[in-house]
Amino acid sequence: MCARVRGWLLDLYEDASDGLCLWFITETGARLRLKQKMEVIFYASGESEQLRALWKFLRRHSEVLDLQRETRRDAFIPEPIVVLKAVIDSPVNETRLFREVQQRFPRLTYYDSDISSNIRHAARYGTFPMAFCDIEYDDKNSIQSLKTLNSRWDLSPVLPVLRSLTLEPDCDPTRNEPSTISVQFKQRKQTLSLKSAGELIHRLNGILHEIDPDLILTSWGDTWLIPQLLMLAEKAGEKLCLNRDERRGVRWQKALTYFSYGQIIYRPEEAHLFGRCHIDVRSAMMWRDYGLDGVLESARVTASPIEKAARVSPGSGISAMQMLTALEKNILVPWHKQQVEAFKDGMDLIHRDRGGLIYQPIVGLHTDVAQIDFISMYPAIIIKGNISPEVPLPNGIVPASDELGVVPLTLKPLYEKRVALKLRCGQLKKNSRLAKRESARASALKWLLVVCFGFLGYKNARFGRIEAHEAVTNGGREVLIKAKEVAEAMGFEVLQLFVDALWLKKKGAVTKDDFQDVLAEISAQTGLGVSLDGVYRWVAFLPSRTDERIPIANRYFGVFQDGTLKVRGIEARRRDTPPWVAETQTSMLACLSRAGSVNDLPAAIQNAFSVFQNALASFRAGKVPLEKLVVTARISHELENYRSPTPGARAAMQMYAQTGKRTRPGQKMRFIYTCGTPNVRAWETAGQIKFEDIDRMKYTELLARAACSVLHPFGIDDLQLKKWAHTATIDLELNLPRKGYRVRKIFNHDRPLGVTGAAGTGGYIA
DNA sequence: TACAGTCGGGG
DNA sequence: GTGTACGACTGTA
Repeated sequence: MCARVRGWLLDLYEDASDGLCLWFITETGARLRLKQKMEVIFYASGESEQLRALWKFLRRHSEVLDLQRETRRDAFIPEPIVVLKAVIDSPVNETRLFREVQQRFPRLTYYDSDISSNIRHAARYGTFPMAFCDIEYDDKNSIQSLKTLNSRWDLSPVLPVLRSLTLEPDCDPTRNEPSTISVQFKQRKQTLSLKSAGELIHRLNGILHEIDPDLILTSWGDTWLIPQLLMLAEKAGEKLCLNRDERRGVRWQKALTYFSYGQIIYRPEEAHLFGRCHIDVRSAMMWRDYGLDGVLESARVTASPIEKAARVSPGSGISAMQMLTALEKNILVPWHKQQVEAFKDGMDLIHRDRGGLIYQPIVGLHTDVAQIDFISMYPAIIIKGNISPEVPLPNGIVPASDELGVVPLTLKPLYEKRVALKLRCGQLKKNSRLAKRESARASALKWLLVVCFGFLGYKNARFGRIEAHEAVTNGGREVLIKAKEVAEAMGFEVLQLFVDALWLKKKGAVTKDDFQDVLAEISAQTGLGVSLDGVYRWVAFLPSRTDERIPIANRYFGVFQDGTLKVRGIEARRRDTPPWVAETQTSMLACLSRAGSVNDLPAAIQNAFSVFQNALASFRAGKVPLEKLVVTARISHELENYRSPTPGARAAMQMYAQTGKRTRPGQKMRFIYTCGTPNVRAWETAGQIKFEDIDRMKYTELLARAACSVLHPFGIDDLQLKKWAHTATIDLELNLPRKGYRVRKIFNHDRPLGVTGAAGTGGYIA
């Protein structure tokens, strides 16, 4: 007897007795659990004696269904190699057996041995989270046949309506003790008291049973709520049914400190569920930035579980995609050894890499300027140049072979989908609900594109190769120089080059049309897509703060013709700037952006200055809320390892001394600058800080600094402004120093040290 | 004054 | 299940 349904794949995980467990949301809205047997294959190569020994060893095991000698491609070896192919009856058995094999035969090289079941299933059946499938299953709920009816690359997939339940405590548990939790489904919201464990767990189970959610969205679920609920359940002697698969408990992923994107990151423990997804919206960075649409998009294209896709782990998503590509292309996937030791001390530097090209900006205020960006430059170069570890590298961006390698093959559909989504965003009504959703999806894809480039240069990546990484940055510099030549030949002045962007100036060029020809020509000459980021009413490039004669790349702000601001590198963009300073600076910039043209700028500058004055006055009057003064800084060492503790580290030490709560490397520390010793106060233990305790000098200095950045291009002297900030009284009528701030318009300083340098490594001199 | 520690970037 | 790098800048010793 066979039943047949169509439905969306929600969850897939390994199961010791059933092989795989799959959850579907059927067309009729049922939530269906099915099981499926899946054979798993791994390969070994090496000395023939060793291989023979392995063959003998595996032959004895009943879970090994088949052993074969085959010839296959290793991505890093030009000629096909001889391998032993082992077919195992289930994923769980394969994991267990391989662990033993690898210990007994460490000298062999292994392939396809540590690929997740999600990826194996994706390679075999074309599945992914939210894939729409046609399934036949027997009376024991065993899948007999499974067909995927759509693809990861569909632009407008039809999705089921997901039921999401939101759980959150009534306050931030890192600061206070919550007394209730709120439970929300659609518009229905109820509050449950944490006081009585028995009643709470009982009611929660009732709700979970009644609603049967697909998603459980929590605040602090990973670090506080779920551990707390489990503890209360134990206390009450009742099982808490968080999973849809009631045979399972919560799967905990341990907390982890790791190094990524130049920073030490702390990833707290995570609570994963079976048959439904738990997402802690406070810790899932991906969720904060892109919401459900971005998360589902990312899960879809990477064929990774939704819970995993929600928590930003850039590497594993792209790594999963590359493995899937390799499986589909019949290329062996090298076994990824856990090189923990090597990671800690052997962060081998890439000395030959010279990073992206920079052409220092011409400091000062400019009009008749447009910014032109290459669209996803590095991914585009990888695709166009066919840059992959296993194929010959290109000359510039002219490919050396026709057959696409694993990396470009992985990137191409991703790149094309993102371009298509962006295109569609452009056609939708700006800021409409749909436009926002589509752009969230496009943003999620952007992350994957960026990380794919990074992975080429990462020695622990399966498909990484330093030379390939270099070939990409090489290509980038070549393309940017070409673009500069094209622009100059067409009579444009190049104000700044930055890795994948150009700032072009030509007298009288003030509309998008004025830049269409140069755009088209750059695109034609380089063979890559470029887009006009915008035409500026005016843009100001800032010099170094320590030496006014030195221009600083990518420290600028400007206003486009439509009035939107573009701001880079200044205080408001930094994560360690207190909100009060960032908000004041942003308001000042907003004043400037309201000037319709440079002629209106003097008045706008006066307004911006008033914003600054008012902010100072309200600070002196004690009217700035404390939380607006909180500084957030990352802790990157164990506290005892600091040789000269940063303010953040001092606050962390203070908190540790007072409460015993330790700040781990990668965690953020929030604090306030105070008078006396120590000069900081941890926000978590701040209690009620009195107004007199606040280090007013410090905050005045921080605000003045931010104001200087904004006003500097208009000829306002930093020192004078700071002096004024520290000495002026609150009384606006006494505003004498203002007389000293006559606005001068400064256009086009001479290029002080007109040299080129490099972003990232090396210092590239063109 | 030296230098240790943190941030940028993308959206 | 982890991109790399340097340069600018700040705060401490």
